[in-house]
Amino acid sequence: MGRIPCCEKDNVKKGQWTPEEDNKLSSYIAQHGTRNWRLIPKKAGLQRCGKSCRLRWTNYLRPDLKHGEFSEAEEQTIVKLHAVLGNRWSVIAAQLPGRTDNDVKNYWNTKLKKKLSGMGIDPVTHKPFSHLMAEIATALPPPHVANLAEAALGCFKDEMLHLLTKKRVEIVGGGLQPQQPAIQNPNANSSHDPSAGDRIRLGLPRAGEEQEFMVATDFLGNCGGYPPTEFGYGGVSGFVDDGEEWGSGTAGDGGGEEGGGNRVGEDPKVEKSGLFDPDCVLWDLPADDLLNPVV
DNA sequence: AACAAACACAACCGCAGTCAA
DNA sequence: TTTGACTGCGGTTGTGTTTGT
Repeated sequence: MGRIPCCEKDNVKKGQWTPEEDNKLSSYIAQHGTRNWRLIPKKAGLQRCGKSCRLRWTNYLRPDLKHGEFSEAEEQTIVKLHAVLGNRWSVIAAQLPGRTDNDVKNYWNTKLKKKLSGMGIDPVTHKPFSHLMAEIATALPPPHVANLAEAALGCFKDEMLHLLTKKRVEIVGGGLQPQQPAIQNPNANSSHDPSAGDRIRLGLPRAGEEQEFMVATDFLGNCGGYPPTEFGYGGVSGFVDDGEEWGSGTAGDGGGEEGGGNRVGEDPKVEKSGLFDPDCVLWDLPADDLLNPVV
């Protein structure tokens, strides 16, 4: 009954593919197609598992693949699709011609997740951390809320410490100076801030970022929540990586972080900055198209 | 210049649904 | 109808490269 195994496991090479192997696989597929992955390695003269050949072809060798940097438009697409689809990389990748699920997954895990976290947005739910904390806090009795606040702020402190010490020496509002330990940030030091628990329970934003987060939660309130394109992460423009605002390509670049300008007091109107453009038309795509993508 | 840490990406692993024997 | 390979997918790991100290 059944079929014969796809490959003899003990006679199969693993690890990085050599250019020679790539050539063999490519030329075989060019002539015979990808009909039967079990037979392909044998017929192509490769000591590889069929599964390995399939992965190599679909993720790297296919002629229609793009190999360069992701464009800003592609970033936007990934984030917005991820907000509603979650980790359905194959579906997301299907909306990005020339990109594979592996590409998208790697890009998300290495870049986009960090960008969102750095902006105070939870990459899993795509909601501002302050909003999430408020949601959780309202569901818990007060004694647990205090404990939760301590724990959460500890995590956040670690994250911020990492970001601040590594990527950025100034913080919006002029709170930190270069070389100043991040622990002196009132936000990071919130475990000693008697009002920290209250702030979280009430869903209040952290000091210094108040303006931005208020805008985001406003949108949440007004629109009733999700997906984030409804509020376009409006105003939650953060400090990320090398200090540039994400999506600055279409944003008013002058509003950036250069020089440590104080953002509090700036016009809180939603910036139409790339990813955060609430007018983005991506969701004109019918839901069916997203779930049954054209390949 | 040497070493360590962080990053980026390719590849592997294991699971679940599908389909052929 | 049952069994087990095939396929697609998402999570995780391994490794080469880059950056910082």
